Amino acid sequence: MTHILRVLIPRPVWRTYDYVLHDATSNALVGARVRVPFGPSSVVGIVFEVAARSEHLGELKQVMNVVDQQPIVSEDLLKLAFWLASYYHCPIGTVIETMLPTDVLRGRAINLEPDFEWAIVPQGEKVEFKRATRQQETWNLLVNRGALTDPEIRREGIARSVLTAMEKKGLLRRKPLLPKYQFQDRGIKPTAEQEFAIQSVLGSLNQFGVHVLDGVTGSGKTEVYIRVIKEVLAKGRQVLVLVPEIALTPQTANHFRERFGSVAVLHSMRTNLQRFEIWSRVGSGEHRLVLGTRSAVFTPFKDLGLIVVDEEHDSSYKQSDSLRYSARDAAVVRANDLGIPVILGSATLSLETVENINRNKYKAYRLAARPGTAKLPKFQLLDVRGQSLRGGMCHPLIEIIRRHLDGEGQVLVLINRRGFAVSVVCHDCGWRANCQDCDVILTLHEQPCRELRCHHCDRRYELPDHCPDCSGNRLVSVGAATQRVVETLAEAFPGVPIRRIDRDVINTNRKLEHTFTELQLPGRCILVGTQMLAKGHHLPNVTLVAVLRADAGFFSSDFRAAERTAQLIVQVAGRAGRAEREGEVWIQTYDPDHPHLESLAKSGYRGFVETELILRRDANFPPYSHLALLRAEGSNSEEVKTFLHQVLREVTGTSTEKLGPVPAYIPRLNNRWRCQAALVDRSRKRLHEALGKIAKIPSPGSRIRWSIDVDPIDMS
DNA sequence: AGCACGCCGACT
DNA sequence: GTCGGCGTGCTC
Repeated sequence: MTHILRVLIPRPVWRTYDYVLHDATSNALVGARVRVPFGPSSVVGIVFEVAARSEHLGELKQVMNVVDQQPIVSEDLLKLAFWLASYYHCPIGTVIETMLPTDVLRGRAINLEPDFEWAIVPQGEKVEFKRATRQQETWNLLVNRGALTDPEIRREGIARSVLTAMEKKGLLRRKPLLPKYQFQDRGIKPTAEQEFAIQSVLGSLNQFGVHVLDGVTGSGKTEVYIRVIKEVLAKGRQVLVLVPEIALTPQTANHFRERFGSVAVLHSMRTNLQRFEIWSRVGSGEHRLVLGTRSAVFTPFKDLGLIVVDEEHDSSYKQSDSLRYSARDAAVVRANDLGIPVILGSATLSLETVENINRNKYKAYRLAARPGTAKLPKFQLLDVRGQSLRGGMCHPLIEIIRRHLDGEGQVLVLINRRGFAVSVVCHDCGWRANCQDCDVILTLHEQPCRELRCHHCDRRYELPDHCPDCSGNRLVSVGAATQRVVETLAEAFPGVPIRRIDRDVINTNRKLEHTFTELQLPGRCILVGTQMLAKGHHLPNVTLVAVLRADAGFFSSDFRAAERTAQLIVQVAGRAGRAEREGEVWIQTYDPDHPHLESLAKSGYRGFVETELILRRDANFPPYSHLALLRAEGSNSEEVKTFLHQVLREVTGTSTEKLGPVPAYIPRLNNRWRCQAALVDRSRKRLHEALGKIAKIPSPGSRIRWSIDVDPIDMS
């Protein structure tokens, strides 16, 4: 039988390609890999359709070989690929490249065999090994331990061949080692609120639905996930749990392992081979509980029954290059296609999700704080107008810190700027230290050495002793960053241990873990850090959270900046306090009357959301409209702008609003000029029609690069 | 992405 | 007069 195969090619191409395959016997070709000639070379592609004839006018080339005897990509994933390509206006080939692990694209053979456990077959008399010393060693080990699993055997450095030889002799017996998923309830009894959410999701396990858990840190969202997961696993189905990049610490994985006995972790830090292994074993159905970051949403499942997206508001779910997809949105689309529920959880829901709840598209369950855990901390504003700041902090704040330290509380200072000072200026002429390659001010660092650094391209400069413009010698640093805050607090509170958490000192997950573990112990301590603070776990001894430079986050040109800043503050505040010691949150600001800050102080994140939604509605911004950002960069700023003008000119005969082009927030980065424009429309359909007109405009040579970002999360 | 085709500057 | 610069376009 001769077949025409429609093949997805993992190259930046907008189309699929047809090939002929003679003498095909297998009808399990859809979702299987094939090696096909492509241009002058060959590639491994994925069959997405088998047809009788082709639309292609020219001659078809032949499939070189069929790599898989059965599908390795499930049908729902193929559908998701086409959805991603059309929604994000990205070449389908790029989508395929993004979705599949490198080893899959290289054509590595998939081993569907699970790991085994090797056990001794009881022998009547003593076993003689003669010259087979490796077998003797293995035997001794087995006599000692009774049985060994494949992973243990690999750790011991024993070759598989030794075991199979012994199995042939009848000395060993093997049995597949499948995860058991034995649930441990650990004596935890869900509260009425949790039980309501659990039962509601369980009542609709066989249909699509988005269930939103809206609960503060410590309200027990995880317990709801776990109880629902338990039931899905009990039915023999699979579960995918997505977490933000940084949240995927060993702790998170251990938590699931403790409750279920086993969890497969898909981590971007793993080697290609490890990812490939897990990917295959999920596809074969061996692993049924998968925990992973963004790209784990592309794992093929045999029988997926539930998707959980934890911290759904987190920006790491959005990929910021190539295929600019949102894993949260892809999860919803996938769940819809499979007819299964998805659970979104967060203490600080994204405005998109809130709006979907308001429109009754998503179902929400509110979880209040549970007895025995933290009360909601109070947000209070600290007006710093007219006050002198010392190390970025006003005197009243220092006194508040003193009060908490005197009460043996721990203090957390959030300042979203690493380094020593925000910038260096000349006191005489106003000159500012700027990066030579980027249009940004340089940050002064004192540690590990005194230097100026560009936080965007990481270029470093010596601190000049004189102003390069007026030769004056009064260069002053302005605006405190983490290092100076630490220095100031060390002077104010001698003897109190101070820890700093920012990218400069914490470069591994282990260091972050270590610092947070240290802080679990009671005792006076100050923790100064950037947004990294939001990612740690609960700090029961913290009674005070101080937020510095909050204004910088709220008043930015990026319409999402306020949302991000509020989420950051609330997340950090959520780390603090416990029942017997209510936490306080103080936000230093020059603008205490600003509606964002006022509402945050008055009614927390919920109040902020209400205020912000009104602003978004008035400005016709998402979630009340749909937005796509067009970014372009090149070595000549005029050329870049002209190019974007040309692109926008192609969008005609539509009510879709065109914004820009304007210089980007940082107009020059790495010596490349950046411009952006936007398309906005209340109708998603019209926006996509407009994007369709421009998506395939090629970059004009290598001098200008441009891209479309649908539903952008950062506008810089 | 590769890789070839194609039209303008410095060389045997 | 050519060799080759990388700008442009195609890959079933």
